[in-house]
Amino acid sequence: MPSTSFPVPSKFPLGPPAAVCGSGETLGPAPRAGGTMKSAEEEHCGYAPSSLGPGLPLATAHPALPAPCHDLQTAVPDISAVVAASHPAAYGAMGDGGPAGYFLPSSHVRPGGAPALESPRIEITSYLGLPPGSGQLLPDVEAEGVLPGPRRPPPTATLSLPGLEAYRDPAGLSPASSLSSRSCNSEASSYESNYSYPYASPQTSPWQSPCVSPKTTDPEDGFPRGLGACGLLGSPRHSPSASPRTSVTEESWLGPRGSRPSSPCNKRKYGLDGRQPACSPQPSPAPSPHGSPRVSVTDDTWLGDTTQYASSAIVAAINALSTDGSLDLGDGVPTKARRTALDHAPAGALKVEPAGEDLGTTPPASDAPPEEFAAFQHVRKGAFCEQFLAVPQQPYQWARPRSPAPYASPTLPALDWQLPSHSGPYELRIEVQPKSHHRAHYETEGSRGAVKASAGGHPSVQLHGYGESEPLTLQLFIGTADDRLLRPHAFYQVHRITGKTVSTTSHEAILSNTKVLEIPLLPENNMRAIIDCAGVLKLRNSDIELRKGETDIGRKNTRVRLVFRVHIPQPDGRTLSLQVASNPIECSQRSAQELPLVEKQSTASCPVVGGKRMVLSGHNFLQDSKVIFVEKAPDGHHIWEMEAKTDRDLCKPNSLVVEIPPFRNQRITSPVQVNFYVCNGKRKRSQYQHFTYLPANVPIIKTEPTDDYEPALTCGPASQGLGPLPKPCYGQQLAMPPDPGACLAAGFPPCPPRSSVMPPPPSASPKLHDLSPAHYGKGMASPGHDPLRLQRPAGGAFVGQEAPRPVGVHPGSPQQPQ
DNA sequence: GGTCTGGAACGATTG
DNA sequence: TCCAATCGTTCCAGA
Repeated sequence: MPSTSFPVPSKFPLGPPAAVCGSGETLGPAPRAGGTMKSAEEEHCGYAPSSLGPGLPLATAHPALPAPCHDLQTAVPDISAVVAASHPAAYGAMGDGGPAGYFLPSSHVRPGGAPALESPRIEITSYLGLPPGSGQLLPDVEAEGVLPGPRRPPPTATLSLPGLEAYRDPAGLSPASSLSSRSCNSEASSYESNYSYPYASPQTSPWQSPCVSPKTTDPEDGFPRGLGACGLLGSPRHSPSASPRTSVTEESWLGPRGSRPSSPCNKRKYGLDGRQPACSPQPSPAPSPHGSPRVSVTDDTWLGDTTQYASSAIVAAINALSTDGSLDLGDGVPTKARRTALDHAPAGALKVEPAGEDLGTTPPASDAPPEEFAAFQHVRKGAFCEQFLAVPQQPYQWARPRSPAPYASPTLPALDWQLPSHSGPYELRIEVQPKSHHRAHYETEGSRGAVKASAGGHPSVQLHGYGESEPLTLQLFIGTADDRLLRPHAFYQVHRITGKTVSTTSHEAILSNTKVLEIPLLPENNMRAIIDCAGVLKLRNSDIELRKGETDIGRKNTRVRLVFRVHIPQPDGRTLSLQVASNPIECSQRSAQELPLVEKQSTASCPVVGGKRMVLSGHNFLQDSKVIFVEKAPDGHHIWEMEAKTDRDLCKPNSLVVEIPPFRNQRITSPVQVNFYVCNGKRKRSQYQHFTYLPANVPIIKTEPTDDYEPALTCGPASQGLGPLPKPCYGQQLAMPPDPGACLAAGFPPCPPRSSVMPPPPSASPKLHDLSPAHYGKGMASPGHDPLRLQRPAGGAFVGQEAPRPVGVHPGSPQQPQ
């Protein structure tokens, strides 16, 4: 398709040629993952620190191991410090006072020649030690061969695995699909998951306390949530050597699939909270409705155990390693999945894509911070053993010219990195938000068209503040819309729409198993793009849940966000990456028709006395709809619930008028954040909405809640992702302040969202707490600097990547409050 | 004829 | 174990 030929900035700074992790050492006959892996895994599970000594040089551990992985998983405090000191400019975060935002280094060389970070992860990445003879590497190598010299990573560095570009995991047939195993990978499956854990201080940061914490010898302790509780030990996966595929393969993979796919091979028990009973360390008194197992992790998070995260990540990586990357795509692949995989160009065919597009194909320089993270992500996603089955990708489109896609650089931030929407003069803004509902289509269905805007037409995105003549590329992918940090959605992929009605050129790419639409941002169009070429594809839950390392469950996990990114080359050679996410979009036919949805609320705060009227705008409101105000304890338990009076006479399908109930405590001295949701009946509840009760003696100057208590409100349009008014509790989005000055951690995890789920103590200011100078170090301490710059914890770790996730996670899912 | 849509059937899961 | 509610996925039909 011609779509692939849109202008691409020739000068786009890709950063240095993807350097091979480990100082360019060839992957060569790296230690066979198999044996090593198992060992590592066992050690990990057993928390045997011996082999994971922080002092083990990455390169030494495994030549092919991307240093990045270490950084990410670095749980060792001192390592964090090293990172900070070693990559001052890498993220444009420190000292240069340059524009804030996520900057890619122009060079991967560490100032001062600081050695690559060392970390236990080495074991994990050793996965790169794919079978020396594995043909999996060939595709990439070949592809790399055609890459432009400068950007062409050393062949040895290119590690492409079959299906890497695919969405599905052919190898994911592991019983891993079982809850237990999945849980184990929960965090691991997505390192970002690690961020979803609340942490009170750098000291408690999971990253600083390597899950690998030798001190934690008890699996239960180490993996309270997923690993231990979920039966890591009992999971087939626990023993890499044991082929987990057996059951899966026979049952659902190889077995003929009926027209109606059965659920994951292993009957998964979903709780209302989407949690697996067996895996739940401790039944939460307050059922958490989220449909994501990862959420369950948060439950533990509440418990304050953070060491598990890093460990989980490692475990995940190990799991990834345990996955036989050499698996034949056609083996053990669900009928449907296999079909799609085979129908389309094999991995090799996709290699025509710039190597950079696949963060995992090209091991980044061991000393490049950004890449390290990317690499880590890669690991976490199981990129090294890509077990994703190919999804219809219109292989023919991949034949696009091998233009130097600027964003293709593996040094670009991973898709699950949290980036700011604006920095310095630049601001990426969603001018027109997509409709709150968009029925996604299955592979078995025809396209259901492009996502549309509420008022008709299509969403549009514009990059403000860019005055260069070079066009840029806007990336679009489907992200999550739950309380956790934004990341690519496991069950949805963006679908490129073509046809007469589509005016916007686009082209597909795969980044870390996530399909990304690349759309040109042209100066002649004021750097504005009409997104009329993006549809949403729903992947079968059974397929994705079987994916190795996948911890999320698809059931009731039907909300997504359109995530846009743009990478702006800077004069100094670095790249500024901005990201903005749309409002949540409900993609389920049923949910869209039945679940009440609150899009706007006329007010977000009110004195404790209540009595004030609030108008809710949204969908599916009924006369019988109830509006329940809830105050949650830090552990997620509801400590107060009150049904608000609704004016049935004024109730309309799209609007609801309620009278704010008085707060339980009329003597509060500081704002208290609570939540409310609309309930149409059992299991038919809207997302939690933020609401703040103000002390009775506090005059209401404005309806917007204070910055400290109403992140959702503080995040104005600029923050994108949240409507003009309080939106549901979307952790990550909430973490992005609309104004640089509002939150130094703009765009980065450091700004833990005050999720309704985890309401801060009434007297405490979550924001202040989390953004304390000590916590975010320079970023916070340098008022004169651009607050948007990537911040790092005091320890020097890159907050954006290493900081634990904001608290977005909680026992209760926004989807199904209680 | 192909794409887009809305609706609903069917089977699995959940409580 | 049974049953109803719920949900995911597929299929159908009309625009």
